[in-house]
Amino acid sequence: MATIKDVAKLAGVAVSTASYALNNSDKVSQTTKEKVAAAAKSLNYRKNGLASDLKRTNTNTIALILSDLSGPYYSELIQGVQDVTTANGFDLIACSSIGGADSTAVKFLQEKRVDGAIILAHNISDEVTVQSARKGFPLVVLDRNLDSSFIYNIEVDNIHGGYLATEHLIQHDHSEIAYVSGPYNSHDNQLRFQGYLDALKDYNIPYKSKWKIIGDFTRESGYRATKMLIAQRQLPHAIFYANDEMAIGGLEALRENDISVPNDLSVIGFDDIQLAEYVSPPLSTIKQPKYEAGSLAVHVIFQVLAGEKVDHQYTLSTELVKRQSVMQRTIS
Amino acid sequence: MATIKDVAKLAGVAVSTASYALNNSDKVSQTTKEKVAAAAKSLNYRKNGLASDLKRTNTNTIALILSDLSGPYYSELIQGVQDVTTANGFDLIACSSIGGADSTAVKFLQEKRVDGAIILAHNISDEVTVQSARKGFPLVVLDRNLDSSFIYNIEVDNIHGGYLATEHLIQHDHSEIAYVSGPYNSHDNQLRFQGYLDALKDYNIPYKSKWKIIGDFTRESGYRATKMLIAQRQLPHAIFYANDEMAIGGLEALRENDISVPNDLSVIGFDDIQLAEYVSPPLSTIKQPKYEAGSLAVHVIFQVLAGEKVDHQYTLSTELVKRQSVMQRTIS
DNA sequence: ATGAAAGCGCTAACAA
DNA sequence: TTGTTAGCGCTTTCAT
Repeated sequence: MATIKDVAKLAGVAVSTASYALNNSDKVSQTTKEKVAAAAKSLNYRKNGLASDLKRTNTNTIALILSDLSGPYYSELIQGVQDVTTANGFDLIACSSIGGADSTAVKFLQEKRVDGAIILAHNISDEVTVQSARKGFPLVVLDRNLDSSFIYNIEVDNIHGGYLATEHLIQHDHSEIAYVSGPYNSHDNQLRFQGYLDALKDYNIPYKSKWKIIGDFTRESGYRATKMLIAQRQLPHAIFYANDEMAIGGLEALRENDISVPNDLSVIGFDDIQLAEYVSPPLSTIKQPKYEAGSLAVHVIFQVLAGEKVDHQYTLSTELVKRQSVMQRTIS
Repeated sequence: MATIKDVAKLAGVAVSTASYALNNSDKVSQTTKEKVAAAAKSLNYRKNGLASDLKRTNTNTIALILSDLSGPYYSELIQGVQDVTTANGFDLIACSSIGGADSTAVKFLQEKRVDGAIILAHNISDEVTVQSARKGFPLVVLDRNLDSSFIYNIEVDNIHGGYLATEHLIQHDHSEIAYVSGPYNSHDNQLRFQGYLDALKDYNIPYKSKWKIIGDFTRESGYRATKMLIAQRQLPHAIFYANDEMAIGGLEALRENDISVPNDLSVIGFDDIQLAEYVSPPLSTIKQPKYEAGSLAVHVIFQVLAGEKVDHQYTLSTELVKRQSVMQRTIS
């Protein structure tokens, strides 16, 4: 593989001249540039990006860490990240955190391969996250709340969202409201549950632990949780699923048991994933400002990189999306 | 930022020893390892991955080039890629090709930042692709067919898929079958169209150019193309959309015009994206073996990297998925 | 078991 | 405008 040295030799110039020429510096004459370009071409020269990044000590790229590259990721969020990144002339790479400690994600987090990173991956531990952030390497986390010098938190107002969802159900005269929870270690889930509790309290509805079923944010777990609920002697008036995926699984379970949504039972989800409007019935849910979250994340990174002082905490608001899975309860 | 030199100095050993210790080589005594580890920890040392990759002249990572990170990418395909990559102890990064010649993708393709790449991005030109592939840097393309020493082609049998879709429609007594095409420069689209033509011919149905409408694989374009079709004086019996996204856009246009699918008109798509089974009516379509395509792609790369001689051409078969958007035509 | 030193491919300060 | 050279941070050969 040809190096810049070979190119310089063939062109009959010094390496530095070749470097300048290749980088189109104006220190070098047009004719030399052409000579170098010709030599590079004939050798099929490709610069080694690692070497130049090493020399320059920065990479101009930021990483987006996802727990699963193939996952149902919020495409709007990625869009936001991507737009701002490219607008700033930076590169963006996405890497997966599956594999835990020796995942690609951790490698990128710890080995100075990028200038900053955005984390949306529950399977990266808080510990790894905290110890990866360092001066000159800002980290934005979108799925947790960490207090550390080089970590910036962007959250969606999950409490308010949970409140909104629950209140919406209550306003349709539902009082026995089940909560199908995400995994215990999910920060988002805890906050959504908190919102649920708050709404119940504000409307003087007692919380009953029998209405709390644990899921893990997967469709399958929503299905199972719902089956469990059905197996109990009494059905709730409505179910609030901590995310849409679980709600979709739940819808399937309800259908299998001939429980009509929203006639027999109302359902609400959280996230407003793309599928939500296509399931039957179209799912009412809580929408998050995903594009904004993504673009804000990168924005924060650039500010930090530019040496500006920025807040460590941001909260974006949620919004109720009314579709057809919630209906007024007819007292029978 | 602490370097290995600092660590060595603090630990009171030579750089080489520090390196060995950090890499857990057995050339170094346990006590030294501990000393070094302690020094590294106290300095919050992070190795510079670029430097070690540079030295080693390989990166152990492969890139997946997508035209849009946020796109509705075949998650199964990515899954296949990911599984095989991690199983081989390599890292996988995804990068976007938006931005054309100075996109992240091109940077990774040309600057030896990865050991191999898989391309599924129509906006990377054939030219860039061909000139990026080189000895020691195999490229697998999933969306075109290129004849070059270091390029490997994996294709789905689009012709057969197009044939299957069209034949399915014909077998339900549809003879006026519209084809909503993808963009002209799409290789996949051309082949699907070829299959359409072949089926028409085999069943002695004349091809009418008025039934060919151009789209660009987006939902929006499917919507527009369908509106155009509706605006023509006569409706076809069925529409074959070159991909599911366009079919979904089409379904919306038909619904708005009170044209019932499949009663008034049958619809079939191509891809079998996740949404397909959720739209109304559930979309009949052609399924591609995406996971297999992804895993095969990486597999080929590893074989080439290992110096084995491998085929340059692979074709995977497609399959008809019958759902509810195609119905027997009642001759009126 | 440990250290000295060369060098991966590039950039940039400095000299000419 | 061009050339010489140091060095980015690391790995690894060779000597000790």
